[in-house]
Amino acid sequence: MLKIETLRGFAAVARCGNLSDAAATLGRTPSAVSMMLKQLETHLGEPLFETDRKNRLTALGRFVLDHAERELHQFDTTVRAIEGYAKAVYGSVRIATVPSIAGTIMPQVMARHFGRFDEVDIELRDIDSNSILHEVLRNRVDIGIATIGQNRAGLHSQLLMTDAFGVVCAPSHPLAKEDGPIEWETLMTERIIANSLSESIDAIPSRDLHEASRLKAHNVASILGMVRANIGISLLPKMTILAFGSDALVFRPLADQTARRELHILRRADATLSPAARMLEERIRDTVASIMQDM
Amino acid sequence: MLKIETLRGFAAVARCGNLSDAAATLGRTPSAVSMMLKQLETHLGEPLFETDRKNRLTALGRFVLDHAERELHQFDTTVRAIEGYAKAVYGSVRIATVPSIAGTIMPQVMARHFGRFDEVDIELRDIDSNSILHEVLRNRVDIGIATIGQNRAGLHSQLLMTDAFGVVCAPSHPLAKEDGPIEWETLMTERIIANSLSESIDAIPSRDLHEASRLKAHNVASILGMVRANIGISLLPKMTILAFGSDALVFRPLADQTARRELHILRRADATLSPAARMLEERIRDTVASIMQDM
DNA sequence: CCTTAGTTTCAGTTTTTCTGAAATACCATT
DNA sequence: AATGGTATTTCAGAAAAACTGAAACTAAGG
Repeated sequence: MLKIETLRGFAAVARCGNLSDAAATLGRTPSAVSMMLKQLETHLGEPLFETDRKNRLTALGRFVLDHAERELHQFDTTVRAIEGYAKAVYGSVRIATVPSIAGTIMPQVMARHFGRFDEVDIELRDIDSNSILHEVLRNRVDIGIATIGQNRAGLHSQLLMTDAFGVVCAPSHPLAKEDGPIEWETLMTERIIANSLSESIDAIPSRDLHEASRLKAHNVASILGMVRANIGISLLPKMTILAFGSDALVFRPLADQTARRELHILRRADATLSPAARMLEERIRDTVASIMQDM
Repeated sequence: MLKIETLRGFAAVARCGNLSDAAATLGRTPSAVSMMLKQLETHLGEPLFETDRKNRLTALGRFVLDHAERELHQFDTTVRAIEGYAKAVYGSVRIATVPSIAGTIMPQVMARHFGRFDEVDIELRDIDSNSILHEVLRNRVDIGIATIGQNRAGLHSQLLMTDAFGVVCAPSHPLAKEDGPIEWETLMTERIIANSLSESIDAIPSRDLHEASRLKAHNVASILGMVRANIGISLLPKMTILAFGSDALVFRPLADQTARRELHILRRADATLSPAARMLEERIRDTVASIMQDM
């Protein structure tokens, strides 16, 4: 049966114009190449060369060379593609994160990733946690980074990092005058702008604060806008502030370090990630680890 | 190193969804296929299937399957092309003959050739002997059939057939009244229309006749036109008359059977014919042999 | 928990491919 | 036409690769 290595051998001989040089480029002895060539000619039932000094092809030889070279090129390309993909040199990864991660961690991930894996296509989207869950489940995204509630059927999730909540206020606000962690009691007298992130804080004092709150917003930009206008203060994770805050805002950490947003890294439970995706996931963990260390 | 048979094995397993069926279609034992697959996974450093019941592919598996199937199709096509060409099932042949052969022998050759070799492209041209020589030498034609003089450097030639000259005359001509072979003496008193074919007859009486001739034409149609108009008689090979003669003309053989046109089959001396061309050449010889037998 | 179908492992066998040496063929040169 | 040098083929044995059958193992379904 015709084998690709046989074609490669023939093409080498045809290119070199003699058997010995071809054998050298193939890393074989001339006798091995000779036998291989003979086998090919026997298989085809026709000679490929005019003389046994292999410097002139028959019509069949020319035909075979033409097709063999095309085939070899195609084959080598395929092999490179497969091996490259397996080694995560090529490939594509679709990733969806919450906006604060997209604006803080991901740029650093990319900075570490590029150069070494230039051929990997990465598609990054920032959407809300709930949509991320759905996108991952629908297989429209390979990796998700989100805060998850309980809906985790069919999902593989792992805690990536936690992000401590803190208080945001305008620079003119009394709380901005001081420094250091803030106790819950300090906030009891403040007007709190509730938001979907801060609502998830389990601590009892926080619950009370939220119940008392008369203002709730979902969009981070509008929350910050209100804070800037001194309409009230809000509770947000530090990452969010790093991503969207400005000089016109003051962030002070909470004393209660249990008030944290949990960010999980998600993928479908029933499918393995592509090598490139796994590589990127690893890089995300590395990056988060090194950022955490610096803080 | 990645081999085409490995890809074929993997594709079979991926297609079948299990190893045993794939082994059956490949004509191997499951254990052989299992080992091959393991080798492939080891080579790539990543699993190709989600579980060891081979019914769900990993991302890498899907990628490899996609590329492997394209590759296998391509490879099989190439192999078919090469083997087909070698067996003369495919290929193309360019052939040039003198017009009389193109009009008599070639149609019969084609009739015998088709059906079995439908995929072979044949290009047939009818031109004069001298041009045929040049076309063959320039490698613009694979096979030539022509009357050759001496210019045969770089040409391989072999006598294909001889074609006896005879006399052509109008039905109203005195020679048309009788039947049977004609002696040279009988022609001495006739007005001969010389032509490039009859000029090549070596016999002395023919030389004399030509020297005496006052009329010479090259184009067969015009020669026959003149004969038909009873301007004179001419000497032409029988094949030419079979190809171009009409009921309005009478052909009588010469008694001198040495007066013959020699038709050679020609090819370049330094190149082997393609299998399809060789096949066709063989067919031409067959056909000529069986026609000669019938005559 | 047991059965069953399917897969992997293992050791030995068969097949294929390779090597090195010797024989042979080819080409150029005399 | 003989000769020398180079290239190729042949051959037998060695090495590598692929395959088989039996047995061990594993997962899924009853």
